This record gives sequence, C-alpha cells and structure tokens, in this order.
Amino acid sequence: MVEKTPTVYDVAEMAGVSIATVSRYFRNPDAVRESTRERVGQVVRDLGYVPSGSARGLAARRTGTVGVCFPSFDDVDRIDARRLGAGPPVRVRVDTDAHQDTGSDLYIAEVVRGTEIEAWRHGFAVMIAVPRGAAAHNVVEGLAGRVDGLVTLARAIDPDQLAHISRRIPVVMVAGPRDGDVYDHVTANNHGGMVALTDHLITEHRLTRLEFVGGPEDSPDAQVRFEGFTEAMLLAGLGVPERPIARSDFTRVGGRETGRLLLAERRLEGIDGLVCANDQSALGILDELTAAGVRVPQDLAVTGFDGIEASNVSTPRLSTVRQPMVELGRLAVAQLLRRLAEPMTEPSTRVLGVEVLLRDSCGAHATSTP
Amino acid sequence: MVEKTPTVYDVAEMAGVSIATVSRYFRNPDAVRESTRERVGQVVRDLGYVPSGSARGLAARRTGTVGVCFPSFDDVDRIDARRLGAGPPVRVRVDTDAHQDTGSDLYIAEVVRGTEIEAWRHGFAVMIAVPRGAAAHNVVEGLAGRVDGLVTLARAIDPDQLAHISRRIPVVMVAGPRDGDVYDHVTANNHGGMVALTDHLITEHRLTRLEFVGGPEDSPDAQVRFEGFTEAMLLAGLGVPERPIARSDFTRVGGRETGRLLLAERRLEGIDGLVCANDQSALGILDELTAAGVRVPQDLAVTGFDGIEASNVSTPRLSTVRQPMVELGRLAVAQLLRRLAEPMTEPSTRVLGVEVLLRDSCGAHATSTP
DNA sequence: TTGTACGCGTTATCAA
DNA sequence: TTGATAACGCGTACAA
Repeated sequence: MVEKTPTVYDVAEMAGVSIATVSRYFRNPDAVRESTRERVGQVVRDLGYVPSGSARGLAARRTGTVGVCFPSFDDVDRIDARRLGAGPPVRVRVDTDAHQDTGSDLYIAEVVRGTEIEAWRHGFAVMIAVPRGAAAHNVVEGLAGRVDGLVTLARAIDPDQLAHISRRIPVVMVAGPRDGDVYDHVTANNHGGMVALTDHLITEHRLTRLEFVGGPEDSPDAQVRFEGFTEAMLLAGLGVPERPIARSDFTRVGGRETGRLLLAERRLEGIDGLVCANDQSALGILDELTAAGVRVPQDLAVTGFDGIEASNVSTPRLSTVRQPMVELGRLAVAQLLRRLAEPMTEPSTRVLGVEVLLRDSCGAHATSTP
Repeated sequence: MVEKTPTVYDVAEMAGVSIATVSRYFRNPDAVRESTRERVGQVVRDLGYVPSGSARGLAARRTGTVGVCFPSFDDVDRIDARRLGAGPPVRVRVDTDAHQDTGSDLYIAEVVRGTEIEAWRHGFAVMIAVPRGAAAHNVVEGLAGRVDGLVTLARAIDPDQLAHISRRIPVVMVAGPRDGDVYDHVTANNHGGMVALTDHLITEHRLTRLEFVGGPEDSPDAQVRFEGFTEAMLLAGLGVPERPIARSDFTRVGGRETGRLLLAERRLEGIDGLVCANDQSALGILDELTAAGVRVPQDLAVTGFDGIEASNVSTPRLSTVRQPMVELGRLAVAQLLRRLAEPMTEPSTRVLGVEVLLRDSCGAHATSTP
C-alpha cells in the first residue's frame, strides 16, 4: 500500500497492449490470444493490479452488488460502553447464569446468510447496512446508491425513504404483509403457522385458557400472528382475548422483563398456556418462569415462533413454528435478480411454508414422528 | 424503476443550478444558501434522485466501504438441494431431535456483527463475501476492488491472493497468528485461555488423563489451542499426547461424527477429560456421549472454546473459553480505519483477553462467583 | 484478435 | 455562494 494503485493504463502500457485488451483479459479472457493473455497476466501480478469496482460500476452501469437492510435490535450503546480490548488477558470465573443474551438475532443472521448464498451463486456481492441512529437515512441512501437492488426486512426502512429509493433500484421486502404497496415480497405463512400451533394446543393438549404475548406494536408479523391465534381460538369456540396479555420487543431480555412483570402482577393465574409472538420472547419468559418455580409445560404451556436454534436446546425445548429463514433470504435475492432482468413484471408475493415443531414446552407427545 | 435514473445533471438543470451545487447539497449542505438548498431538495425528491456510489467512489477515490471476508463452513450444496419454497404451507410434526444443526456459525456471525457496528459508527458500509467454490478468487478480487480496506478471518483467503490485493488496500486479519507477515492482526488469547482451562481441569478437578480433539489441520487457532493444552499438561507433569486424539472440522455435525467414532472404537476408555478445539465440536461430541449414556461430567469431562451462545444452554452447560467475538470484529475495523488514515505505521498485532467460563461439563463448582 | 474513442456520474479545484 | 471544468478508471461500440 505504499505504491500508487495501478490502473488499466499502467497495465496496458507495461504489457504493450491497449486498455481494451486489459479489460478483456478480465471480462472475457477467451477473446484474448493466449500469448497476450500471459503477458497481461504477468503484468497484473507484477503490478498488483485489481480492477476498480467503482469505475466498473460506473462504466457498466451496474455494481454487481445487492444490498441487504435489516433493523437492529442490538443495544449498540451498551456494546459501545464496553471498552475495546479492555480486561486482563485471561480471566477465570464460574458462570452460573444460563440466561445470558448475546444480543445477536439469529433470525436475521439466517436470513442474511440466505441472501449471501444466493447472491454468491449469481456472482453478486452483498452489502449490509443497519439504519440506526440519527444518520439512518444516510445509511440507507448510501446503500441504495451502491447496489443494483435492495432486500430489506420489514420495518428496517422508513416508508417514505423506501418509496424514494425504489425509484432508483428494485426493492424486495422480506416478511411483513403487502399493504397495497408496490414491492416484491417474500414472506412465510405466519398466519397459518400460528393457527395450526394454537389449534394443536387446544385440540391435543385440551388447553382452553390461552393468552398471547405480542411483539412490537409496529411489527406486521407480530400482528398477523396474533390474528392467527385469535382465529384458532374463535374456531374452537373459546373466548378470545381482545389484545395480547403483554407485549415484548422480540428480544430475550425483553421477554424476561415481560415474564417478571406477568409473575409479579400474578396475571398468569388461571392461564394454562402462553403463546408468544417469537422465540426470543418465549425463551426470556421461560427463563423467568423456571426461576420462579413454574413448571413448563405442566403448570403452563409456552410456545414460540421462528424456530431459531436456541429454541431447540432450551429447557424445556420450545414448541414453535419454524420459518425457513435461509430460504427467505435466498428467495428474496432470487426475486431481486429476476426483477433486475425483467423490470416490468407485476410485483410478486411469495409465501413460504412453515413447520410447526412440537417439542416439550407445550406438553407431552407420543414419540413417534409421523 | 420505470423512469430513467436521474443524475446530477438532471437535478441541476431542473433546479436551475450547476452540478457542483447539487454535489454540495449532499456533501456540504451548509455551503449552499438556504433558498437554493430547498430548491435542490425539492427537485431531488421530485425526481427520486439518489447519488451513484460508483461515480462517487471513482471521483473521490474512496468507496466508504469496508469488506469482510470469512470462510464458509456451511454446506451450500445441501442447502442448494432444498428446493426453494417447496413444501406445504403448514406442516405439523413432533420434533424429537434436540441435536439439529442449523449450520450457521455463531462465531462468525458475531464477528461480522462487530464489524458492522464499528463501520456504522464511522459512516462506513460493510460488504461481505465468502470465497467458496471455483470462483473463490473472483469473489475476493471483486470485493477487494470495491472497498477501501478488508477485514478477513484467518484462512478465508488464499495467501498468494491476499498478498496481491494487499498491495491495493490495507488488510486486517482476525484470528490466526502472525507468521512474519505484514498485515495488521486482531486476535484473542487462545493460548492463555487454553492453558488456564486445562490447568483448571487438572488442578480443580484432579483430571489426569486428558485428550485433545483438534480442529482443521490448517487452522492456526486450533493449533495454538492444542499447544496451550500440551503446555498445561507439561507444567502439571502429566503425560502429553503427541497429537489430538481426533480432529473435527469445527462444526457440530463434524463433532457428532467424531463422537461416534471415538465411541465405536472405544477410544474413550481410561480417559477422564476431552478438551475440544471449539464449542461446536464439543457440542456435537456431547450430543453423542449423551445419546450413548456416557455421563458428562461424571464419566467424562468435556470442554469447548469460543463461548457461543449454544454452549451456554446445552445439557450439561459447556465449560469453555469465551472469545470477545464482537470486539474482535470491532477492533479489526477500527484498526483498518486507523491504517487508512495513517498508512505508514508499523503492522500491529492486538491480542484480546479471553474468559474461562466454568460451567457444568467439567465438573461441579462452588456456586459463588468470585 | 486488437485498438480507438467516447461515455458513465460524481468530486474537487479554481475562478468568478 | 456559485459555476466551469478537469480528472477519476473502466466498459464497449466500432473500426481496423
């Protein structure tokens, strides 16, 4: 990095060819005679030449990059407070707390992984961004200017800004319902999954007094799941709560707060099941119930939604609805590239199937797998 | 996206200003008179104008993006085989297998999260790439051409190619030792952590017949951990295995295979502790030991390394060494930006402290936290 | 198979 | 405070 970064011109000159040939060397090597190809290749190595993505993007009018935008549930301030690299080289301590939260959102991590895989398959790079803080708009605008298309999780981008940038690049929304908007959507069958799960609690486990723990007010997914819950209750002829018994913020820490609140106010008495809007909330609540001596599922059934790995190894293991997270990401990118190729087709909505996973937190099951 | 994407020229013309003023509107709004600023802003909104990142990058000679490169342990082919969006809308099944592996690597996810946070704090975007498959070189080259600097996990990039691209942009390596190379490094105290953990097994739990389960042959971290293990054994005057009793590939699935192998060949008899090179391997082995009726830690102690969340909720909870994964990512980016500002300083190596977490898989502890 | 020449959409430097 | 204009590094017709 001491040297001035070489350009096509430098390579061309040293190899005794034109810049067009250097360009061909990278984009279409077969169109270059072998002897020239070797000569160019040698110079490229000697000079440490790497083509400029900016110049390429400008000239070709496409960046070969897809953007992925997602909301942040992590507490950056708290992480920020942790001084970088502080602490002794090795610290040894007995760790008795099974309930720490790393703060990472597995659901998002899996979706992002899916986008990366599909992008990779098509030779695209992935640029990620989290619009948080005061500069959220700049983050999104910067991203939109640098990519050929954008995948965004619901609620990550301000709707007005989304409308603005979608005039420049196609946008695919992951999760969240279409409310008359014009974007492509990829989502999972939240409604059906929640109906089936709730129905299972009612039909198989004979639970009648169920309550719902909601998510953030503005989460369409949480809303749809609540509707699925009430629908199943209605169909079974049971009394339907008008609203969630509590709301959590989709984090495990938030779930624990909710759990403490419900316990402290004795609002769980007479309830035989707690249907939660997502896994992390359910796990947080589970933490507190266990700590308080409430037996799950004997005293109270608890269920989640998403199917993150943590739900599979909790004690008790959490019954939940698994969303195909990696596939959501993959399909979003696939749809994005499709639209890049065919801009004028109608906006599409793709609803992926879900899987109700019956484990231990909702009650006992026969051990035979159908 | 029907409309032709507008440029500075379009905005300038409609607002009755020069392109320079439009550029100022974005880069230094205060240098524009308020009345003109409003006029330009209005046109920007009307037109749906978003500045081109490629053009910016070309003109400014910096992209405002950092690249993050990491290896892939996921089996893309298997994921690929899963047909996109296949399956019924809702499937219900009893899920008795507590040992599924989602395939996601939490360690990497956390490091990436750290890079994103630090990049965000400095107004940088993050581009991720996984050099896998035949086109691995292209992936890396494309990334290198599109970013101002690169953070890479050890082993993600072919050394020759790394040397090549590092002539264009600064590179910071995460994990892995410096072997006389010229990059900045950010790593954790693998050696010290493993010494302390092994010493704990020997001193506190009086274990004498320990074996080490290694990682991939080419993983320097795995190698260093093995050395830490042998060092502690030596210091205690115990017999030192010349090599790991087995090697796993850092995945849980691989760990299970290793576990089955060791059980089938009865190579665990006479052993009282299994020190594993990382958490995922340890968890996989734990899965198999539990299934085979081996009691951990009574019959056999097992330990991991990394401190991923899964290690905290396994049964039994896994004693391990926690690396500060988010901080590794953050510090890597911080160092990258520092070098971008000061290119000529000496390559630095930063070793972050680790934490030995004593939980249940190594034996009982007093419940007091020091 | 190779070369010429123009355009891509910004930033930044000077002048005005 | 604003404008004219020269880079920036590459892709790509088109021509040779």
